[in-house]
Amino acid sequence: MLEEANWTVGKVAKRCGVKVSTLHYYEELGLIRSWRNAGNQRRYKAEVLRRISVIKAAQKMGISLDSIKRAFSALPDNRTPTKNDWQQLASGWQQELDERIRYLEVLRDSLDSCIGCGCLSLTSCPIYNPDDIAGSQGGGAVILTRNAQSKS
Amino acid sequence: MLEEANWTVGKVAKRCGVKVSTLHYYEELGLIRSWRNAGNQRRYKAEVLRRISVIKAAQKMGISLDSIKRAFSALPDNRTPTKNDWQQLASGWQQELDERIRYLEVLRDSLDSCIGCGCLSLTSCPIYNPDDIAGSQGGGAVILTRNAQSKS
DNA sequence: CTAAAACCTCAAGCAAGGTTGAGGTAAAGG
DNA sequence: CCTTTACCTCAACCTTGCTTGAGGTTTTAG
Repeated sequence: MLEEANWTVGKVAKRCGVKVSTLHYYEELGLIRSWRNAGNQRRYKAEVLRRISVIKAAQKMGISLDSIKRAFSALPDNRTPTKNDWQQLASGWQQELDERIRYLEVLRDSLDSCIGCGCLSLTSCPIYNPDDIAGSQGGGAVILTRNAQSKS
Repeated sequence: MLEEANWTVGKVAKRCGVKVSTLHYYEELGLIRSWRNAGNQRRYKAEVLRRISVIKAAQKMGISLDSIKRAFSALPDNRTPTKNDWQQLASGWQQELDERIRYLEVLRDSLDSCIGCGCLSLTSCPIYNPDDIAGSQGGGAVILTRNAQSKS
């Protein structure tokens, strides 16, 4: 099993369904790491495969690379993350996902009644209301799409 | 009710919680329309308020401005959209939203079991699997976040 | 009537998340 | 050995969704 630490960038890319340039980019952002062989080419540990799949999963949840990076920083630096380490990450995201789902459900359920109604009321209509369900970001819990609509 | 068609850009912005520049931008994209007064300033019909709130709602669902524009193109051009017109739009989006929610639920439910497991199997693991739940885009129904991870 | 507030246009800039291309080096196959 | 394929770096570019600023005009309030 010396193969363990000998994944080339091309193989990782193929295996994960991403482009080589994406791996370069993730490395630049500090999301993944590699060592270099004698000829200065990247080599990866098998661990990177899981990292990348987790990144992709998190992105599908709507989590930014930046948040992912912050989440990854909770992983052990010295050893390969265990099943347990990953599951801890996951449970944090699960809560965000729950909130996100709940939010989308509210939106869905109010969509029909609201979109056609006359209730362009700033205060009560969940659709019209410019502000979201929760207001924090980066704080730890909520990541939902926010785009601070500030004063004009 | 001559006020009907006399909303200034500033008032619309304030009322909708967006910036004036956003309204300019939306107009440029063809999402909203205005007429000009004698001094070349934009004036809006009250209808624009609903359009903007619908745009914002759709964005919260994760729908792109481009898709919103396409959806809007189904609205009548000659008359002010009715409650019914809007509800038709809404029902289309509701289905997308349903799919999106279902997808996120799958993700959430598999997150815990999957993220820490050894199942880096390309075929069955819903997290690892590079492809999404559905494969169509632009076809009409599914719009969900897709980012065609192409071959490297 | 005048000053401030609101508007106008157009160009440039920002942030996220990558992709593309040029110019050059390494590794792998026959 | 030689050619192809894979890799390397760095800079520039792309898309989405806006924002900012410069330079100038219109409206509105007092």
